[in-house]
Amino acid sequence: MGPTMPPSKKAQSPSSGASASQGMSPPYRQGDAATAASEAEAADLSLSLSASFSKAEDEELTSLSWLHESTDLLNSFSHSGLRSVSPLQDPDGQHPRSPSSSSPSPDDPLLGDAHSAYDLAAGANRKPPYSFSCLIFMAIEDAPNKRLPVKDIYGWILEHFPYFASAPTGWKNSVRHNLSLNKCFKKVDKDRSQSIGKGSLWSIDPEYRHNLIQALKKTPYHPYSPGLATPSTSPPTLPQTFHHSPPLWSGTPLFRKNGGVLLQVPRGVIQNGARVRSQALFPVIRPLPVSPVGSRTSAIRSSLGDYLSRGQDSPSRYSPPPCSEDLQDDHTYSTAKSPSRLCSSQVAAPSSPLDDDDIIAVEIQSDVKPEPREIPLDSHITTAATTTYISQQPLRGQRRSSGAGAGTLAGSSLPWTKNRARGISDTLPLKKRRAAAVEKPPESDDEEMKEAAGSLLHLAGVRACLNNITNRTAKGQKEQKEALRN
DNA sequence: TATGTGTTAAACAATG
DNA sequence: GCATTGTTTAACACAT
Repeated sequence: MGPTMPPSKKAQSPSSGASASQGMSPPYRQGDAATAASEAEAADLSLSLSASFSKAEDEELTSLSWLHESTDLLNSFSHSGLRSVSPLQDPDGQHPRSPSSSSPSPDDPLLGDAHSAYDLAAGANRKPPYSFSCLIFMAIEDAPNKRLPVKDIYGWILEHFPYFASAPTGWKNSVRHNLSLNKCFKKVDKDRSQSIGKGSLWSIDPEYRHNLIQALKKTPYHPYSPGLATPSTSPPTLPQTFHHSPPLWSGTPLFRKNGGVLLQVPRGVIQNGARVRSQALFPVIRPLPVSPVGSRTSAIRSSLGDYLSRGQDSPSRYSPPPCSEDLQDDHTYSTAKSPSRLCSSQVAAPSSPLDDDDIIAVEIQSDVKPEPREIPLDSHITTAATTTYISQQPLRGQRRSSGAGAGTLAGSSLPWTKNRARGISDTLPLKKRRAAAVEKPPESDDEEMKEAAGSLLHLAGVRACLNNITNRTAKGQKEQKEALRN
């Protein structure tokens, strides 16, 4: 039976990320210590961003590398006094009642405040604007072994999104539904030595990992600055993972395990970006021109450009970035097809008054990975529901499309549809296809997994470093003030 | 309007 | 037998 969900309920649906962003008011606020920022620093960061963009234009950055670059810088925004809207923020911008379970340390002079703001925005009664696939992805990605039983996935979601604690249990069904249908997730044969009880371990299919990252990337988030004249209701398109980290990633076991630092961040790359917390930041940054450049560059431009040029009235709706000339690359999960290249990117900000110890460096390297996959993303990555429907349920297709929709897909009018993406085995029942897939030896998954994992860890690490630096900067400034007083 | 994506609910089988 | 897990179907909302 298909439930008729009340519109109000649907409006809060995680799937309605875009819609959720529409009514988003700018609930962020600046930290109390934000006054420490100087416009010169803002300019520095602006230059860094510009350098990043230029670099991206010059070379087609890999999806992850451009993510690294852009998100590094954006992290420095969000962690430098510019508050971003919680992913748990209700579309209406209201603050939920209770903070998330992963609260920031209260002794954090700067970020304690920031996190407070964040946690105020995070709520137990607000459905996070993440699709279940993203939630599952994050949960699994957060697991030490990158695999979790369903139960632990539940737990992770509950831990990080208290909303679900009081939500109807249907979400668990949705989680299972996603696990079953979404090709991005695959069961791992249980190790006999492991006794996890009933069920299997679930992991991310490296083959589709990029797609999930893309999905995350396209999840709207809402970094605003109160200093911006007219905060748009449209969120920039950015990897959610990278901005909302406070409750999500900083609270993860991995994160805590390392005292808030997951990565060794080399010096010399992003230097003082983290210290910038000036509202004047944005006016300094030039909006990025829109030109047919590579998808990554376009994505950066689209997201960051929107983000940075937010001072003006912008379209009220979030729209996915016009990523590339290749429309196939524009799809939600599409990354698999994009060629990856060796990329060691560095974004160096101008001189910093900080000591060397205060200089963060982030160096990202992604290995060259030939792109053997000719599966155009999106379609096969679409939610498994769609693919399954198409591949297995022609009747369903008829129903869903009431015409050309799934029928067209099933008929492979579109090059990236199942017929192309799927092999012969796709004619088999899903269960058997999955079994076959499990048997299939991984192809260069290791590197990909490392890259993806590194990406996520990197984000958390960068955040931690930025946090540290922010703290230290704040402390230093405080000490300086006191010294001046004396 | 057509189509794609994602959510929710439900039924049911398999499993511990 | 029961609870949980996994799969599948169905219907729907929303975005493009």
